[in-house]
Order: sequence, then C-alpha cells, then structure tokens
Amino acid sequence: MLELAVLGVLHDDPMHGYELRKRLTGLLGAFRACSFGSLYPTLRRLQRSGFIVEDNEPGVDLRERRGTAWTCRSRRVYRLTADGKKRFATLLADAGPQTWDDHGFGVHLAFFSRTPAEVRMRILEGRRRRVEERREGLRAALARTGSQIDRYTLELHRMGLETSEREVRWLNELIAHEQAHPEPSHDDTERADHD
Amino acid sequence: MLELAVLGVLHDDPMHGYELRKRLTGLLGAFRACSFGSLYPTLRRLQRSGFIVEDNEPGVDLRERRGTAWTCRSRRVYRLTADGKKRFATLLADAGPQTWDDHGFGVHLAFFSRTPAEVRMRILEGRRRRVEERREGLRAALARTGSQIDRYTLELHRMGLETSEREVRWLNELIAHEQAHPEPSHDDTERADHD
DNA sequence: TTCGCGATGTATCGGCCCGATATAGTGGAG
DNA sequence: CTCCACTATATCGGGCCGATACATCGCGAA
Repeated sequence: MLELAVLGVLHDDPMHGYELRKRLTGLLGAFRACSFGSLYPTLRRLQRSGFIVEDNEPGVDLRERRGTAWTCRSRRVYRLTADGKKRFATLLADAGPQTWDDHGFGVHLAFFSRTPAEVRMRILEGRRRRVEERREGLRAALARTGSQIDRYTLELHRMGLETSEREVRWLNELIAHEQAHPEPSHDDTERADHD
Repeated sequence: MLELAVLGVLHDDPMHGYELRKRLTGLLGAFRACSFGSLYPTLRRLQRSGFIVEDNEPGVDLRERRGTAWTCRSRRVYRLTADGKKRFATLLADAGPQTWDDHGFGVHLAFFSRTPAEVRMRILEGRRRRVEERREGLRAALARTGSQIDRYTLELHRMGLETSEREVRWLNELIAHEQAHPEPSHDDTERADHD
C-alpha cells in the first residue's frame, strides 16, 4: 500500500525521502504519518525492483559509510522510471480485498482522479460491502447482548454503528455521483516519456 | 495490545485459541478479527513468560509432530496464572501513547469497567487530544488547499473532519459522565487465587 | 456408502510496517 | 558560543497479518 502511495507522489515530481514523507502525511489528510522505518525500506525495495532511480543533484556525491566516518551524506532524490509508471497504473487498477479496509481505501481514494472509472466503482462498492458487514456485525452484537454488557463496550458499539451508518450513506452519495457524472480518469500517461 | 486482549478474555474463563479468537472478534465489536498468525505466537509468548499455563482436558494428550506424522492433535486450553493476573492489571493501568490510537483505544475501552477510574480519565483525555490533533490537521489541510485539490481527496478530508468532530463530542460526553458519576473499577482481583 | 466440503483446531513463514535509536549537518535563539 | 530544533538517511527488533499446511469431524449430496 505504501508502495502505491510513494509511486503516486513521486509520479508528479522527483523528491527525496524526507520531503516525500511530508507530502504523504498531507496527502492522506493528516491521516497517518508513515514512519521512516517503513518509508526508507520501501524506497530501497522500489529501487531494487527498478521502479525508481536515484537522480541526485549535480555536485553532490553520496558516499557510503566507512566504519563510523562519513564523507558526505545528503539527500537522495528519486524519480519514477517507465516501469515505475506502469507499476503505478497496475496498483491503481487493483481493486483487491486490501483496498476495502480503512487505510487501503484512503490511499486509493487519494489517487482516485487517476484511476479508471470502472475500477473506481468496484472499489467504492467493495468498500461499501465491507462497511456494511461491519455495521451488521455491530447491530447483531448490540441486539444479542442487549444490556448485559458493560456501559463502555455498549458505547463503543453504538459509536461504531453510527460511524458505519454514516460512512455507508457517504459511500452511497459518492457512488450516485459517480453514476450521474461519469468523469473520465485523469490518466496522464499519454506521453510515457522514455526512461 | 493483543496481549492485553488475550489476558482480559482469558481472565474470566480458560479457553483454547480457536474459541478465544471468536470471543475477541465479538469483544471488539466485530471490529477486527485478529488473525491466527498473530494469536498463536502471542499465546506462545505469554506461555513462555509464565502468564498463562496449559490446562488441557483430562484424557487428551498433545504429542508433537514427528516428521509428517501426527499422533494426536487437539485443543490446548490456557488458563491465567497469578502472574498473568498481575500482568493484566499492569497493562490495564498503562495509559501510554499506544492507547490513544484507534485500535489500542478500542481494546482498552473494552476492559474499561476493570480499569481504575483515574487511568480511565487519562486514557479518555489522551484519546481526545489525539483526535483533536487529527481534526486540526484536517481543518488546516482543508483551509490550506481550498479548492485546488481533486474532489475525492476533498471528500475524504471532509468525511474525516466530520468523524473527528463527532468523536470529540462523544469523548466529551464520556468524560463528563465519568466526572459526574465516578464509578469505581470492577476490580475482581480481590481473591487472587494461587497459581 | 462414499465423497467432498465446511467447520474446528493448531501452527509456521514471509513480509509489511512501526517505534526506537544512531548519525550528522545546518541555522537560529539565547 | 552553546544549545536546540529541524533536515536527512538508515537500521533493528518486534508485532501483526495473509497465505498456507496439516488434521479431525459431521453432514449432506451423489
């Protein structure tokens, strides 16, 4: 999931890890600041896979560590390759189970203007199904236990139920709007500049 | 966090892993079904630490695997030790940063009737602070970008903002009720039966 | 009757992600 | 001048998850 987010942010303009993280936390709506402990390994993985390349500023050489001595340690700016753009499109078109849950859905929604219209619908409907399941589970729990559970669990369940109901309504509005105004995807892959 | 949940459910009555998982999903409000890939390692960890012990049904012997042949493989029922009960109380009294986030807060709230009143207040207020931060971040994002972001991100931020506002109000009610009716913790450690 | 299938039950493995921590340069406040 | 906060990269241990494997039992269909 982080892979999609990184590819999406890096798609527009090359960037180094630290800046990337700030963009990510802004993108996901002060949602969740991804940690460096996941960001840097992800960048390395992406680089090894050939989806991004290092594209440093001229005059800056990154030398590796020798023992405990550093020569120069500056920013590593990354840029998407042609393969990276293809990879981004692939991940964008994936509407699998992980796109139904909270975090995955948020990330996908952040790049919704670039995903194909039919994929948008599948993601929206899958998310709705997921939230409806949660809602039904909570309704069943409330009906089953009645009033024999403690006040706090009851409040937790009631709050969860209301939240689910609200989200289903919100999703219905998004879906209705999607059907009424079938906007095409932005799809800025028209000129896939050579790697 | 899973450790607290397992200890809490096992505190009342001994149980085997499979049943424990069903109770956990019910407890957390059809919230999130914890996977076996985390449950079984947790049980093993708890057992190694001496917080739970195996207390199998008589006449059932669990033999280990030899190559690919199994002799008997049945349910392992676990029971809390005295140390385990102490450990549960310790985790319950912890109001650290991980108890502010979504999952941790849900788990703690599920056992709120057994946590000391002052810890309850600290958790509630910490959670409120956390949600308020999220709310302010979303407000800032909405004010900053205005209308130059795409419709979907805008909807995501608006929904997140409303959800945060609702949760803060809910938290305020819980806190007010807590101050008005300072219920003592259930605290059924009165007779810590010997291990 | 037998076959398969779903539920019960325990377990491991690879992998993602997080928090804590280390290292180091830079620029401003006191 | 010193301290602190911010910028910037990186690793490590550990928790949790999804996929997978293995095994038994009951039940309905072929």
